[in-house]
Amino acid sequence: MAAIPESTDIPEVLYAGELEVRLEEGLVLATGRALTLSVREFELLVAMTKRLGAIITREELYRTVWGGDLRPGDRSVDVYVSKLRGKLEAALPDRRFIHTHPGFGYRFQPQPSRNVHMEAAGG
Amino acid sequence: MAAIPESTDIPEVLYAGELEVRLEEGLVLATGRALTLSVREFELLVAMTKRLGAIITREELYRTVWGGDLRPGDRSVDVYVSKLRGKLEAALPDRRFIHTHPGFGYRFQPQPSRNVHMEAAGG
DNA sequence: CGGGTCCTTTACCTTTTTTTCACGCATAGA
DNA sequence: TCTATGCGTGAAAAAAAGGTAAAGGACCCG
Repeated sequence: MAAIPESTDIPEVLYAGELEVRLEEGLVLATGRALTLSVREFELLVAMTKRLGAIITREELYRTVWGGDLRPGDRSVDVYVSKLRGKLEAALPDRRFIHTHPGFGYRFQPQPSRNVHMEAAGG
Repeated sequence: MAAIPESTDIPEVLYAGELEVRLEEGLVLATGRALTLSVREFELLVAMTKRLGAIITREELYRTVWGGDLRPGDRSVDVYVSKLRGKLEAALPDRRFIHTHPGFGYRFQPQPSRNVHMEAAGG
């Protein structure tokens, strides 16, 4: 999906926790403060924010953000997830947004970083 | 005019008690909260959830999840049942899901764990 | 040009998962 | 009680998956 038509059904702004993602402008605000994201970083964030709470495979993220099929061994998604995490964490240290589900993909969901996940196998 | 049928008779989501199993995503929600399951754990849960209430032999579980035949002495199924139990119990302490039928196999069925018959007489 | 940013790819390291093994408990029968 | 069988599960070992620094190239702009 490249062009967003004039349809009013499509939101111009997405929200996730303290994040505000302005699609038209390519702008992300964290608690009102602007983040400086590259194009890839921004589109990756958008792709994930649009599917908040769902696990998204690397294949799907690659198709959405890069276009074409993810080739075996291509770590682009991982690298950009890492970059994005870094910037989100710098902006909002107490939140975790991107959760890894090994073997499946990533899940985007704002969540306090303390109080983390339900640890399963008792330490 | 969607030529692609959105609805098939294959369900995308299974439910069992407070569990929601999203097959496409590899995601399991327990009372809305996401569980972090490994691939094996997830597939084992799916295999059992699909046959809710039935006793499933280790042989069948192995064939379904691992593929190939269960070799004598292979305890993989038991080990992963144990892991899965641990995570389900961590998420939903008041429920029991996986029931052992010695000599036969396992049965998956949500059930309150309180209400058990007297287990230890006299404590 | 020279410097800066962005993107891709690679390499190395850490974390997590999967497999395998072993011990202990429980049950049933001799 | 002794023994065989079945099962739960912690832990070691092996394998797979993921995190991320950094190198190299393309591009842009002054």
